[in-house]
Amino acid sequence: MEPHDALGYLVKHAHLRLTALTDAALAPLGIDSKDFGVLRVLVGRAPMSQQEAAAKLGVDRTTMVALIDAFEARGAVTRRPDPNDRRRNAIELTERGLALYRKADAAYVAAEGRFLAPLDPAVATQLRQALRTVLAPPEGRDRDER
Amino acid sequence: MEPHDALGYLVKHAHLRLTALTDAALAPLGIDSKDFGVLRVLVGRAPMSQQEAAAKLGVDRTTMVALIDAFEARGAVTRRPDPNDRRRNAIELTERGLALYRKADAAYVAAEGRFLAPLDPAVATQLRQALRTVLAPPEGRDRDER
DNA sequence: GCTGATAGTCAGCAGCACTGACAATCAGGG
DNA sequence: CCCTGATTGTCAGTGCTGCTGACTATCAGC
Repeated sequence: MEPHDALGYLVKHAHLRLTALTDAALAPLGIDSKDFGVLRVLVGRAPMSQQEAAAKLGVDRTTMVALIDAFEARGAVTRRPDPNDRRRNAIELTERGLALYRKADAAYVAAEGRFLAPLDPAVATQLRQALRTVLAPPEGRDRDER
Repeated sequence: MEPHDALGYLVKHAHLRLTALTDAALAPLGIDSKDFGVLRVLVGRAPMSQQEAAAKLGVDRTTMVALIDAFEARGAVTRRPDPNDRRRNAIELTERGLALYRKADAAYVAAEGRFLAPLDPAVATQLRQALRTVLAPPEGRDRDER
């Protein structure tokens, strides 16, 4: 633990801790951190297929089904056959979904703030940027190119 | 990405990625990253109970049983009843376990290096330190900020 | 010597995301 | 057109993980 203090341990527990904080913050809204991720990829974008959304989140397309099911059931997203390609569902945020996102985002940002509280703001920014850099090479092609 | 680029996404995928790298690096030795964590808490320490080791790793005591089982089966750790408290098992690394740790540590450090490759060394150090800082409060202090 | 708490063990369960299979649809070539 | 192959969404089943609950053995206090 002394010499190089395994990064694996640090990252794992950072993830556990941050997930616990954000889940707790989002629970009153009836969503968890995975759901929030879905809202984030949908907000402010043109309707997209479930598979596109899944790819942006880094989850399997079969996993996306239940996530969208839940949001559709509460009227937060609409699921329509894409007129140009009827294999696809065009997924879009509703007004209600947008309102949910706004509340969720506020709760999420607050939770993130609590997580980062021990850090100097400049250091927190560096942390975020470092993680972005580390993750950039592998999935550098995740910009929409379709 | 979007407005503030959710830290939850970054940390989750950093964890996934680092785990994949380290698991691949450790696989030839017949262990994975969780096993390596066990070796790390045992190395260079006095014998400890399974529960102590579990606490240091942040896992459940029932989870530790199978981990120790595997190491004991390959002669990497010894499991003896603690003479002072025979409810406890005194867990200790054997010579073979120490040799395994040395090889595993080399492989782990290399994998960590690949993970951090896109970062400037100084930034990598800051990243590690920032994570340590963020995780420090829960261990050291009591949780009274509410 | 009782009584209650603690360590290790084990069986079973719950959550989670994935695999594999399926129907519907698209695209392209005979 | 029709046929073939690929793609999308769906769903049941699977494998992995880590936990809960119960049980035994042991300790500590009265």
